[in-house]
Amino acid sequence: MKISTWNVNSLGVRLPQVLEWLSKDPINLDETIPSNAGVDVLAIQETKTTDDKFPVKEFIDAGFHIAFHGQKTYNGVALVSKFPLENVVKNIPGFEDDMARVISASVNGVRIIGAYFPNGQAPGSDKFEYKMRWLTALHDWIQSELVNHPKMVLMGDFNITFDAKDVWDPVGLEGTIHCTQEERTHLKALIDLGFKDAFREFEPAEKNYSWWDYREFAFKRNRGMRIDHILVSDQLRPALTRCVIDKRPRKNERPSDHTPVIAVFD
DNA sequence: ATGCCTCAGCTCCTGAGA
Repeated sequence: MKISTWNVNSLGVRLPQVLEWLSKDPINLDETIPSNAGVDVLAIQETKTTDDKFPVKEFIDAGFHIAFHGQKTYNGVALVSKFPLENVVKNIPGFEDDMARVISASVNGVRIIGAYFPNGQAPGSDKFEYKMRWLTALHDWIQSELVNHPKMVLMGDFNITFDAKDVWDPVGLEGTIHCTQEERTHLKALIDLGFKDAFREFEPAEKNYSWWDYREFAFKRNRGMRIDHILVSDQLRPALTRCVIDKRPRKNERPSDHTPVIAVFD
């Protein structure tokens, strides 16, 4: 099973690119191969689409099951799957939030959680304070969910880097948003619940990022950050065989500023 | 440089993203 995450920065703009990407094997990128070669599950963030405008027919016609939780203008998350999505839950139960940031479902016995973590804007801001509260609520909820769903994937746009290796300029950006100690402490707390960062399980080469600013030719200069992650629970880790970042969609016309991350399981 | 792109929307500018 191949499980993936992609912040598409508006599904309205990116839908053709998403459907095209789903139809191809994200591992053997040079080949156009049968549709069953694509990922089995994709978690989408920043759909920026209300539920009444979600492109249901387009995904159904392409052979996928879908679940979505959207809002106007901002945020919005969805799950796209070749297998049925069971027991769908939206947002963090018990945490009052008017933003659509989380959607969960079970697929083939694996609990899948797709999340769009708050950006946080800048340390000290109201949005940073909200990010900290949201991270605490997520942690406590995931802790209880793991009891019932030990085989779990927590993935999405985390808006947090693990360490200097995830940042193109770790010195210049130290202490700025996505790179603060407070954010990284929260990320570590999630890991300590019993997860592995799938990408780092395979010792990939340096300077692998999942996001590049639209400005200043950041992608061409590889000035990016790795802020999109796939966390795999310890009970599921033995089945994990590979994790890659597919940079190809970042080269599209009108690309998202994020690119997909894929984890492969036996 | 509170800039640089890109997107949504009560759209010809503003807020937000990261």
